[in-house]
This record gives sequence, structure tokens and C-alpha cells, in this order.
Amino acid sequence: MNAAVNTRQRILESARDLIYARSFSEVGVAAICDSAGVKKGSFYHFFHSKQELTLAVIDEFFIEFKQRIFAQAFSANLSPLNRFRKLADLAYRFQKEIADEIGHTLGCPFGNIAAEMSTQDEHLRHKVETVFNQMEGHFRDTLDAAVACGEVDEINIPATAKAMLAYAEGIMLMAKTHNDPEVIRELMPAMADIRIRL
Amino acid sequence: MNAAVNTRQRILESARDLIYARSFSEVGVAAICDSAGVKKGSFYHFFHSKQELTLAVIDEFFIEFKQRIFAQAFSANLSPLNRFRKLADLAYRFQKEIADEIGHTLGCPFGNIAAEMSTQDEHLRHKVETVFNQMEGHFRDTLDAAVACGEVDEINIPATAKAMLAYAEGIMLMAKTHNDPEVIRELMPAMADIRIRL
DNA sequence: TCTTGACTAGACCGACCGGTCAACTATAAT
DNA sequence: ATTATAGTTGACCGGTCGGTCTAGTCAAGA
Repeated sequence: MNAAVNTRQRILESARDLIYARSFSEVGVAAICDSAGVKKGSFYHFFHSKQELTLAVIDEFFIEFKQRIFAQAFSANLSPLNRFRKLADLAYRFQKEIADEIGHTLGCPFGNIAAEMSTQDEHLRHKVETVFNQMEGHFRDTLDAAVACGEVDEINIPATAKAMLAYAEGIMLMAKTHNDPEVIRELMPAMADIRIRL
Repeated sequence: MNAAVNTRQRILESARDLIYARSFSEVGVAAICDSAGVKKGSFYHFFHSKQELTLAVIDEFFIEFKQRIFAQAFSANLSPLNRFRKLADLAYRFQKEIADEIGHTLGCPFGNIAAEMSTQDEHLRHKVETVFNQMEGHFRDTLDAAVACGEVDEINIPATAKAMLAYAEGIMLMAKTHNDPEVIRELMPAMADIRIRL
């Protein structure tokens, strides 16, 4: 049973790393199994399909993202706007670390999957949509706090939260396209300055 | 010879449409040949590889983009900032038209390829990077004009142009993820309000 | 008329794809 | 000791992948 949890988790983590570094379509089940040191039969014991595995991978990504990025940025004793700046800094550090290690700026795992699969697989599209909606919720709450403490004027908070998320995703995509995490360092902090008026 | 131009062009246009609607990896050479009414032998007479075809597809996309979107937005007798708003409107109309026709919001063709292939194929990454750099150049020129005519204060123009492009790409990705072109209508106009200070 | 070279047709290649299956082992409850 | 269950193994499936190759069509130039 413990071994089983381990096997499932190994598959999940191998898939997460491979799909993030390459893409959904470019990573086969066989490669995931090799990387996890598991045979195909075991793979299909734990996951009914590659799609189902990918849904679990998105969950895994989001859990880790909340732990490594969101929790630190949004729980700190920072002013609301500075939480966005902290988020920008953490995003930079994360991408920089990966780039130094593997030589590629990988961008946002959710954005990558969304761009590749949204038109191909409705389940995957909806899963990523849900992740984005949760992020937007955090942004809205933070903007609420910013307005409450006078750091931000009256604005269209839901729209601003959406715009901030879009901007962040766009920056991650540009960093990936230029294969340069410095794009994030230069431009991501401006996320905190985005305002959609009422 | 005329027939040859036609064959090459048919392959190119079939590939453009299929890759845009699905993705690079999800579209095989056979499917492109079927769609173009061409046999594999002909395909490989005109293109050495699927990758080379895709490079040509990106060029094809950009030519069409410049004709259908850029030319109209940036040549009109609009104020510089209104050119960005015109661009937003054209982007919306384009995505809306596609969505009404095929039921999916496809997002930005360049962003899609960048997200999927940047870490997998250096040639493709660089090609899309070049396209983005050209777009940025147009944005810079327009911001220059905006500053010159007093529509915009002194700002960091190169950074603002980058931020605008990132924002636009992010909005397109969100529209794709939500499968809803209205995201573009609601949020893309705010592109004109982005400022990176000196 | 003969030759050349661009173009087309379609069979074919090995590799890989996602997924299945029956047989096997290890564990733990009865 | 027996049985049920969870987990593992590796051979195997039909289909598709990108790409090759040979034979042949066809129009233009000599």
C-alpha cells in the first residue's frame, strides 16, 4: 500500500516534470513510465488514460504552486500591492532556478497546457480554467484589501483581477518565447500597477 | 509551375488552418495532405520536413496578420492610443468570427506555437520570437508617436511596448482557456492604458 | 523528337503511439 | 492454510507517426 502510493506518486511527478519541460503531446506514456521506473501495466493500474493522468498532473502542479508561490506571497505581512510584487519576485526566482538548471525558461505550466490543449480536450481546458478562476479569486481578495486600506482607488476589481492574471500569463509566455527569465524580473512587477476603471 | 504554386499554397493553407485549430503535435503530415488534396510525395517535394513547413506556416500567419489586423489598426488616421484600441477591436472581431464558425476560441497562433514548441524546437522558438519582436517594434513606434503628440507622458517606451504585447498575448490565452472571445472585448482595450514608468 | 527537370502518385519503412491483457507476486484478512 | 485483493510484469495490439523511395506524368526547351 505504501509502495502503491509511492508508485502512483512517482508516476505523477515524472509526468509533471516531463510534461512541463516538453508538452502533453510530446511526452508519451512510455517515457513517463521509464522516468518513473514503472511498467506500463502499473501505469494503467493507477490511471485509466493519459488524459486522466494529465488532469492529476494539473492538480499536482496547483498544489505545489499554492505551497511554493501563493502561500508565501499572499500570507505575508505585506501590503496588498506588495503581495503582487512578491508574487512577481517568486515567479522570477522559480523560472530563473529552472533556467539555470536545464537551460530553458519553461513558462507557466497551466498556460502551457491551456495553449496546447484547450481546443483539443474539453476536460483539460475546464481543469485549467478552474485553476485560473481560483487564482483570479485570490487576486480579487487582494484587490479588495488594497481598496479597503486605501492603497488603491475605487476600480473594477473583478476585471482588474482578470487583467492581472492575463498580464502575468502573457509575461510568462514571453519569457518562454525569449527563453529568458529576465523578462519576468523586468516586467512582472508592473502587474501591481494594472487598473481597470469602473 | 502555376499548378506547383497552387499545390504549395494549398499545403501551406491547410497546414495553417489545421495547426491553428489543433496544434503542431496533434496534426500529422497525412492529415495536412488529406486536407490539401495532395499526396505525401508532393508534400516532401515542397517541404523538407514538418518543421520547415511549420516555419513557413508562421510566415504565412504573419503575412495575413499584418494584412488583416496590423495594417488596418496602425495606418488609420487614428490617434496613437486609439490605434491600440482599434487593434483590440480587430482582435476581438477576428476571434469572435472564428468562434461563431467553429465553436472554439483559438487564441493567438503565435502564442500557441510558442507555448507548445519553444522548449522543443529552437528554430520554431526563434521564428516566433522574431514575429513578437516585429510586433513590439510597431508598438514602440506607436508609443513614440503618442509621446510626440502629447497623448502619453514620458514613459519607458521599450518596456511599455513589451508589456503591452505580453498583456495582449495573455488576454488571447485567457480567451482561449475560457473558450470565450468576450474576454477580449472586455479586457483588451486596457492594453492602451499600460504604462511602464521611466 | 528527344531530353530534362519539376511535379505527382502511392507503396513502403521502422519507430512509436495509447492502451490491453493474462499471468504472476506480495500482502493481509479469514 | 486458504482466499481475496492490490500491485506488477512484459508481451502484445492495431494504428499512426514523420519520412523515404521508385516509378511515372507532363510541359517546356533544344
